[in-house]
Parts: sequence; C-alpha cells; structure tokens
Amino acid sequence: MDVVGDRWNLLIVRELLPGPLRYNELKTSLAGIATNLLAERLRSLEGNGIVERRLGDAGVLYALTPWGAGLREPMEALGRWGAPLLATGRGDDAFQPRWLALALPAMLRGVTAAPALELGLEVEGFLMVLHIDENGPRAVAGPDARPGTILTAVPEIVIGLAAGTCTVEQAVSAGRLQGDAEVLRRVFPAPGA
Amino acid sequence: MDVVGDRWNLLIVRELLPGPLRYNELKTSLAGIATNLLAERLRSLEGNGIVERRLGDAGVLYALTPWGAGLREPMEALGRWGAPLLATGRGDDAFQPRWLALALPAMLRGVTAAPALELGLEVEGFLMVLHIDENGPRAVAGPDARPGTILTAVPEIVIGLAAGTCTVEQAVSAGRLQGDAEVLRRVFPAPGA
DNA sequence: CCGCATCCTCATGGATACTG
DNA sequence: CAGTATCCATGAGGATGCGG
Repeated sequence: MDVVGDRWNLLIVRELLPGPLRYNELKTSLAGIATNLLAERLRSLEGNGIVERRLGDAGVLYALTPWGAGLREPMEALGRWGAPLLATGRGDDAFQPRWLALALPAMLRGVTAAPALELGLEVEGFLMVLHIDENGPRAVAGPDARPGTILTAVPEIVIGLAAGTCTVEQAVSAGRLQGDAEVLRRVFPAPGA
Repeated sequence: MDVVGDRWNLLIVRELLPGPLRYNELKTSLAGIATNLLAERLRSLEGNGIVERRLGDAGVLYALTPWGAGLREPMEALGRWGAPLLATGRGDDAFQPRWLALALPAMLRGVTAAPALELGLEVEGFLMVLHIDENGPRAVAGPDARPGTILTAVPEIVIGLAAGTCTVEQAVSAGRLQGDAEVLRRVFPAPGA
C-alpha cells in the first residue's frame, strides 16, 4: 500500500494495463484527476519502478514496467470482486470502453473454448477482439484488433452479460444484441449453466 | 475503488481477514491510524456491506461480511505482488505476526502435500498452524491452533523462506531455525527446485 | 479499560491558470 | 502536448474528553 495505495495510483495502473498511453490520454481517461496530481503520481510510480517513460516518435508514452504489469493479477481479482457493483450499482459509475480489454478476460476467467473462438466487439466506437481458446480468454485492442465478425453493443449489455445479470437470450429478444447466438452463448454462459 | 479505495480501508480489511477484532485491537494493529478515522472508515465499510458489527459477550466485534471476505482473493494477489518489497525493502516496514496467517497461504499458493502435513509456527509469541494438503495451504491461528510440533522463528526468517530469498539450509546452518528439515523443505521449497 | 466523539493543526488533494 | 505554479478546500493525524 505504501507503493500503490495513494489515491489515483491503482486507477493509473488500470489505464496502463491494456497498453501505453500519453499524458493527455491518461488525463482524459481518468476524468476528474488534477493535472498536478497526475504528474506527481506518475513521478512517484516511476520512482518506484512501476511505470516507465518512453520517448516515442510522437512524444512521451507512459507504460508499465514488467514489475508494474505484475499488478494485473491483483487488479483483475479486484475487478471480479467489484463487478457486481457495476451491474447493481447506482448507475452513475464512469465507463470507458477501453476498460473492457481488462475487465472481460478477468470476468470470463475459467471460460475455455476448443476449437478457439473469436469475437469482435465494438462499444461506443472502441474496437476490440476477444479470443478464447483452451488457455482461457484474452483481449486485443487498438490497431492490432482485426476481427472477422463485429458485434456492436452498448456498455450495459456487455457488462450485464459478463457479470451474469443478463443472458444472451434476454439481450437478443430485447433487440439489443445481434450476432451469432451460439457463439455468444459459449462466450457468455448463463450463470446457472 | 469508490468502496475500498479510501486510505486505511484495505488495511482494515487485511486485519479482519484472519478473523474478527475489537475496535482497540484494530487501532493498535493499524499503528498510526487516528481514532476518528478508524471510526469513520468502519462506519463507511459497514454501510457498504463489507464489515459488520457483532455484539459479542465481551463487547463489539468487527468482522467481514461474506461479501467483504471476497476481498481475500484480491488481497492475497496484492500480497504476492508486494512480497518481494518486504524481503528487499528498506527494512522499516511494520510487521505483525498475525499477518502471517494471511500471507503464508497466499505466498505458498500452489504448494500441495499428500499426505497432508502440518507445521506449528510461533513468531513473537503469536501461535499459528499451517496446514498443507492436496488442496494447498491454509492457516489456523488463535485459540484453535493446536499444533503438534512447534517451530519458533523470527519474522525475517519466515518472510525470507516464503519469499524465496532464503533457503531452509541457509537458515538452519545459520542456527536461526530448528526443526524437521525435511518437512521444512517440503513447505518452503527452494526457488529453483 | 473500551468505544467512540470533538477539536485543532497541517499535509494533501482538487481546480484553475499559465508556460516551454 | 506535457506539464508547472498557485490558491483554496478537504481530509488526515494527534491530543483530549467522555459515557458505559
């Protein structure tokens, strides 16, 4: 807690887990953080070996060090613990489509598929591909995401499916989801199944 | 983070994971917390359904709700991530023998034993029993801990063994550890082994 | 003693403006 | 774009009080 317990620190780590970001990308993604705090926290995290500054061709990139990336396990565990709050909460929670790249594999832990299956997902313009094979789920986002078929959905549906508070059948019959229902059922099995 | 992100919250949860505590036990265990903060945080955690007040026969007991106890997974993952800092850190870290009841099973995750083995451990007067069977390790502390054989050790040795920065052989040959070396090697296998 | 509530002080966080 | 400087509000820390 001495190293990551200060306010914003774990949220910064969450932002960087899917991949490096610019200073201003962090600032807009962490809605509400003051710019001086972001600068101070990044210095602190860098000093503790969790974050590193990379001088890319287009400016400064902030990325997790291998040691910092080790926080993926704790963060995913925390995400699984808190996920029900997202589905049943007050509804005023912030949401960034980018977070799905971290949350979906964490929430689908244990789900396997052989042969492997792939699900393109577009949420509010953010494109990602969810791969599931015998090793479990993983997500690819950004320019490397080249899905075959794309499923366009709204955040509530994706969260509800992953948290198990909504089934594929309900979403489809409500007209809020189109796609290969059989693949979707394999990715998002009903809680009781 | 809205629910457990405030300062002291996760430390309070850590204290309560091994079992319920009194207000003053929490206060002394969390060295440095102000009494008003402890009261406020306990109210907040109670309001969020993480902690519950139990009226025992000898006063008020604070315990985790089942929902709060679900934080064991994230806490253990965070502990495994941070463990190397304890072994290589500045050495000014606080230490409570009670924490071993949480840390040892977390750090020994993956270690199994058939037939089951049991290791009594006394650290600075705190008594606990470490059970390891085919399901992995678990710890029992407090009045229920009735070990067969007791191993008395200092914190540094126990932490070093669990973190893998010190081997059983080194500790024994340095005269800082007495006990059944074969059992100890099974509980604390050398990192390379 | 235990379980807090109150009061005060100061460090920290937050919002905004500004700059190389 | 990537921060720094400044100012103000909030929260943390410490001492003390107080009823049970």
